[in-house]
Amino acid sequence: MNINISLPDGKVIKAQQGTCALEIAKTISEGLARNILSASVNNEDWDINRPINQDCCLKLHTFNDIEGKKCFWHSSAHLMAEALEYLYPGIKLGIGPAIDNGFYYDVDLGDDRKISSDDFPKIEEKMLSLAREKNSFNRKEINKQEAINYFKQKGDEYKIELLDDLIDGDITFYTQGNFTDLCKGPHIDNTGRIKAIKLLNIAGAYWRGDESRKQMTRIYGVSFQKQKELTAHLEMLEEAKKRDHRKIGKEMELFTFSKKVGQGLPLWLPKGAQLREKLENFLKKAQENAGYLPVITPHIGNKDLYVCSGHYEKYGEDSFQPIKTPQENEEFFLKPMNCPHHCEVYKSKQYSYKDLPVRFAEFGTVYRYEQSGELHGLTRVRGFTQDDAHLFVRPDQVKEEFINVIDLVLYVFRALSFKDFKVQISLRDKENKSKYIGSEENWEKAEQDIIDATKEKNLNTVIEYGEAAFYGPKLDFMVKDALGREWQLGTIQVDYSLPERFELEYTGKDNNKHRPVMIHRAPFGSMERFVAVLIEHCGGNFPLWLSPEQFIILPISEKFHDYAEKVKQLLKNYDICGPIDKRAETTSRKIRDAEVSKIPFIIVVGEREEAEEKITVRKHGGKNIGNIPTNEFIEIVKKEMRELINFTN
RNA sequence: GCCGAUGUAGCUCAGAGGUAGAGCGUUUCCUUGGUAAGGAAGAGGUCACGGGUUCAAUUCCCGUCAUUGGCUCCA
Repeated sequence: MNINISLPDGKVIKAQQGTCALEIAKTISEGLARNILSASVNNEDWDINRPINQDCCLKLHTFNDIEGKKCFWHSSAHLMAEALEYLYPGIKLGIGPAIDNGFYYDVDLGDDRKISSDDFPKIEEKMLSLAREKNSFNRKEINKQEAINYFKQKGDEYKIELLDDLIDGDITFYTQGNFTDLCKGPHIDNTGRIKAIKLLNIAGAYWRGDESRKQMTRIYGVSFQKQKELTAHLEMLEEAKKRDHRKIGKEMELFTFSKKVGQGLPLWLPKGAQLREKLENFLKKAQENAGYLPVITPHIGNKDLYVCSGHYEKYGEDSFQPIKTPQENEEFFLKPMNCPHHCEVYKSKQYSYKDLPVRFAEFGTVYRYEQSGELHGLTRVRGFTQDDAHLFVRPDQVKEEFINVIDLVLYVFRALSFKDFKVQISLRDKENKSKYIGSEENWEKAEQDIIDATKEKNLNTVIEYGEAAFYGPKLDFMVKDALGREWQLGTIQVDYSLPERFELEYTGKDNNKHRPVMIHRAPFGSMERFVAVLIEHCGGNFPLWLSPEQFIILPISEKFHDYAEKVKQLLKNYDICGPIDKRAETTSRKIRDAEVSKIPFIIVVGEREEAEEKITVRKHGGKNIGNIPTNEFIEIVKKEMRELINFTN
């Protein structure tokens, strides 16, 4: 009997009932048949050799697709489990999924055994030798009792616990070689596809993420079809290590931490502070143009403020403890958010519907007691500055304001060369609308407004249901950095809760009081986190307009120090700054050091330059601009700066 | 917060039960230089902190603190 198989391009293939994705791939091209790893049949994951018995939509996945990669890595996790069972008989297995960049498996080695990274080579070797056996992955539907019996006999209580949550009739085993695992699949056709393996690290992980339960050993790895791909991946990891903002921050003297000052409290060094100030001034200017009003609010607030905002109830116990005063019962808290203060700013006067939107902006420093194990460089700290603003708008203005904020965020991203990003729209959980505050009508409208705004701006969006905060839907910007890693940066959030709690009002056309909608937004997110991401994105080679120093002057010898000073002063008049390297070193040496320090322009001055009143300019990276008058250099610098920050959307 | 690893000079790191080493940087001197490391000499360390074992601990053991890989969390 024939069935119809439709492909994503609309083509329909007639095939024998019981055919499989691999067969279909063969009819399309030999190359595809060689590379196909998994498939989906009517959007259900499907092994490539699993029979297809009815009309369906078929998608074929190779390593270039997320689905293909995940399938490949998931199969690699099974392969690792097989190797581990061989090398460590009697181990118990937890879960072993594919992740964004590889796979892991959680294992319980028993009390007296340990694995360290020193053991990786022998595990990798065993995996490769098992892979070379080209064992096929065999899928088997199994009833629940049989499955439980299997793991009982094997002595693996973890799998039995997993089985508890599964419905009989929906349970499958996969077997390759001597290894059988409870698994939904899909898997690659045989282990022979796995040609290059690297185990990366090892860590403890609680069974089911519950710290009251057994801690298992989690082994992370990555695998590829070709050695070359593995090498490239490892090189990327090396590059990421080189760009680590903690390392570059130290090398370039941007920021530091001090045990004495306290964990997670960054100290911005002069160069880092210069960089950050430039970013802040840049955004301040953009916000001024977009109609924001500056406000400044204190670093602490009375307990009552946070009781009113609801933050006290939710976070009071788990955060920095209150500051007491000589007054009985008076308590202040370090501010964990700027919004309560901004609400009070709003309340300082009356608004008509014609006054809205009102936009209050502040680089507000906040303090949150993050768990000590969570602190990480500048990306996760206990004291940080948000590029915060709160927009108080009428419900009918939500969409327009979203568009305005999106424009601002796009402007920021473009100025900083973040070219690749997507936005996530977080909406209510459709099933459980009761857990959200605010009227059905407002939510409905705001959600639609956000969707429409992103459509209008032609953004690449993903919608996540159930990811909205209890107080409103939101839009998050995730940028991809130069190494392809994703970071969540800017955010725009609608809030119905705070206007309610603070009883914010404006007078409408109807002369009645109305409640404004509040929009929180931060294009950078926090200065700390943003600078960290920026450092890793550009590897410390900041865009010229942000670089703490734009040039370094290298006098050929001591005789030209005066001329160097003169050039430096001249450039300073145009806000182009940098030092003079007056060390008694050779020019080659000074060039090398300047290159290593990532300074954008190197200016060499010697006899020729002084005589002709010129400078010789070399760009970071080795490109010679040549012997030019200083004015010409100023023009070059100004032009390069303008290119990134002066444009209209 | 939990589990593992780490903590030696400003930085990157080696080292061993018997009072500490390299490279880079820094200082001084020589060299006055033309596009990715010129030469020489010197300074610099309670080996994170607190206990214990030992004739002797920076090294072994325990605790604390910090960093770090994860887990959990993230207004």
